[in-house]
Amino acid sequence: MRIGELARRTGATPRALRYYEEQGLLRPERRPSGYREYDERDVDAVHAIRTLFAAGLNSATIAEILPGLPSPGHRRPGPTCPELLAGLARERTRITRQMDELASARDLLDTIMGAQAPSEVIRARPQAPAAPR
Amino acid sequence: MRIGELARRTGATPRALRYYEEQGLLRPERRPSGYREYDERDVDAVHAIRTLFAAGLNSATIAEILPGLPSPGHRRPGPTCPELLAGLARERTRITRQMDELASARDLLDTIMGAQAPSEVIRARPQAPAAPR
DNA sequence: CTAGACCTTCACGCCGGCGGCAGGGTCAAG
DNA sequence: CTTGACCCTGCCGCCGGCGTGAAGGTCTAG
Repeated sequence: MRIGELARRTGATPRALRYYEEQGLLRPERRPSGYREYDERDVDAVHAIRTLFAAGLNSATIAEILPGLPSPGHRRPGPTCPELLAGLARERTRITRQMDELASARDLLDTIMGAQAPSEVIRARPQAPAAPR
Repeated sequence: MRIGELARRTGATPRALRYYEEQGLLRPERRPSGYREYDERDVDAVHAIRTLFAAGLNSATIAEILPGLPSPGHRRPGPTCPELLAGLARERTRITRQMDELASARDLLDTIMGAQAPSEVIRARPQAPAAPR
């Protein structure tokens, strides 16, 4: 598929997809015309990329770990190289800490908004189901 | 106290504290010399500010909601104005969504790292207790 | 009185994930 | 052949929470 369709199927803009390639995150084929040609696996890859970006990882880090991405059911043998594994663990820790900070901030908002038992408010807000984007 | 001490006690840099003032988040007194003079409540305020920044709120939003900050045990009467309340709710929703995204990213990292049951790995990582910063 | 730690106000720099535009090719339908 | 949708490669812009000097005043211990 071409870049426009991939964009529609992933929610990313064409500009973003070109940027991903520039950062070494995608390696689409090229038609003689110069047009980029993507395949199905790129759809999953883009979703992963966006998820990781949203979690605060930078493109360099994502570039390192993307090769470890399993196609559904396809199990990678050695997770990866040792130092990379350490990096992943650090990112994981970062993410967990970030989640804690978010929880704190949310509690803070809750007290400001007048809720008294912050941890109980969590399950008490079934508002705004899941906006597309 | 002066800016240096507040900085030490909050983990913020003096530069950051001046920036907070510039954004209307703090209103320290001034000595005749021009030196800023902070009080104890500013310590709590700075912690709140940093927490909210860490959660992705911008300074304008924080400036709006900071007046609603209760001193310990001091209950604010009307939570605030109505539209502000809606804004808070939106931020809250944003934060919750962000937490979900972080969870997804973490699960993704887990599968890449070779863990098989992502949701069970969460309680299996008592590493790096709580770095001071 | 003096040193040196601390403070003040500018004001430019930075980063990184794109947005957006210009100027030009490609491709399928009619 | 033409039209219009789509694609290409540059390349500048942006945002926002500070970092980092520069050039100069202030405060306190000795």
